[in-house]
Amino acid sequence: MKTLRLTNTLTRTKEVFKPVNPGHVGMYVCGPTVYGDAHLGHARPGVTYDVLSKLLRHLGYKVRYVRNITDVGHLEHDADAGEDKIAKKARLEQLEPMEVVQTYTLRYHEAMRKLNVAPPSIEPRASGHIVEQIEAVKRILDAGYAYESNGSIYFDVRKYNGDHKYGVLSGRNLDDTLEGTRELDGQSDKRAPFDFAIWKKAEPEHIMRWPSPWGEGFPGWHLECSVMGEKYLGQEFDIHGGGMDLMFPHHECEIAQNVACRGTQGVHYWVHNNMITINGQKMGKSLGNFITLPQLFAGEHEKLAQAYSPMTIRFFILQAHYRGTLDFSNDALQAAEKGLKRLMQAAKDLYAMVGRKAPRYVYGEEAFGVAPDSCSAVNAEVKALWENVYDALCDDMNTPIALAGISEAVRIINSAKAGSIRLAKEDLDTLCQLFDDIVFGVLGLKDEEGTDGTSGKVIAGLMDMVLEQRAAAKAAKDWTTSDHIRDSLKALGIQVKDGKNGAEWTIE
RNA sequence: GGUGCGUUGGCCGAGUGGCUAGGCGCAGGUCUGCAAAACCUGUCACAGUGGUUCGAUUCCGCUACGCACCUCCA
Repeated sequence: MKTLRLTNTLTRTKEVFKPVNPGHVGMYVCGPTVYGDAHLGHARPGVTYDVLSKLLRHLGYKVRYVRNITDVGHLEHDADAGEDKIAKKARLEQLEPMEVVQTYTLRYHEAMRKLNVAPPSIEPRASGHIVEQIEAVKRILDAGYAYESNGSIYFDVRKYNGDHKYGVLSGRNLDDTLEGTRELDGQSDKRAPFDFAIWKKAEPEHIMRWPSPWGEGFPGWHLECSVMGEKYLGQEFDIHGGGMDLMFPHHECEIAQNVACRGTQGVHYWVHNNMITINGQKMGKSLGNFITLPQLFAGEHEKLAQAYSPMTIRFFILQAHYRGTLDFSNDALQAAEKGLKRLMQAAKDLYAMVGRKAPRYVYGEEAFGVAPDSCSAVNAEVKALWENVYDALCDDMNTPIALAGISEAVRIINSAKAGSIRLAKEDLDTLCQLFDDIVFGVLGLKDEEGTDGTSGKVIAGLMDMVLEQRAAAKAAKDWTTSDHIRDSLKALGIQVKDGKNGAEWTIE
């Protein structure tokens, strides 16, 4: 089995990945709060951890991937004084909170499906784990790291910091945190401004509420991830992922809760993806500079020069390393679109050369195989690029380097197709394996051209007919007719490409 | 104010103490009835400054600029 290295935010170093249980990986990733459409920023963790889970599976691990849905407890503006995001949306749209949750959960799933992000193994909801969260609050109270105040329970950060250290993940000390914390109204229940709610008393107008030993209320946001992580992955598990903006306070609070509850923070590798920026600034809801995924796919936003397909977005994300920021621009997306098209064309040509079709992975099924130790290539260039791709992916999931290697493969495939080089069967096999396992498998790219299914077959048949007519016209040197056919197809968005062995076509 | 990160060619974006990804764009060439596609070639990049070194874009210091977190945020 190949060795994977991952950057652990906790140690700020690249570490060799070693699972708690050999052959098995437990991975928890913070999912969305479902009170609105997912935007481009949400696509990044979706794609990043999808690739990580697929890579782990390809390396031979059995993976349990848990990604939650936050449907309660996430407050606006200030974690202790704001209104619940879901409840607010429900109030504004005069819906049951769970109607809001259902709507946006389904829309999130749809966006992820389009991005070819496989569903996680378990997708727990915060509202489905109120009992466990109440139990966790009790445990933290029993351990002496929380106090009750006016019906709410707060985590005693100062007390915790005395026995352990608060801020190990984000690398800050409590005094600095204190300095930067603004005093806000409505915080009088707390002993210290950096204390955070683990159970919140529900005001009379609050509609999402559950009975508890401390009266009717709802759980604090940070608690759900601690509780559901432990429930489904155990007290010690391997990977916890999420956006860098969740590092503090969310993940820091998780760590404190875990230690208070079970004596160990339990997560072995904290993995954080960086942000997508727009004009160099973070894309975020509070800044109002976000573009939702449905808007991107439809091209309906003033900042969009055109629509971008889900695979273009996926390819765009994979072209940058997950720990760096990635800047949105129409130029960058258009470059990604073209790069992807070139890659997919090469894939088709490659499979045509070996006489089979591109693999078709069904959404959510990992049909691709376990990574072999070596390849069968006899061509030194092919062998080297195959190894480079694996080395890159295993080196902190370096997808841009992997894609650079795959671009080399594209060049080689095109050269072979053009007849300027000859590839042995072993080389073709290696290239196929690379496309099967990495391009379509781990990276989860796919051809979006709609020639699948019945209508696709009809289109393919019609195209054969039309191109036959054009070939006949060309043979008769009837350039008027042949160019008319080509131009008409062009107007429909179908590009005709004349090659040595006849014409090919692609939908633009 | 505190903490951390970044500044790479026309654009996006990797990476490295010397052999200097990749994509897109642009220019020239090959092929082609023409075009497109493809292929080949080119496009002399590493914010500034001082230092370490035989040698730095890569290591260290300083400066400038930008960003993120410290409030909800993927």
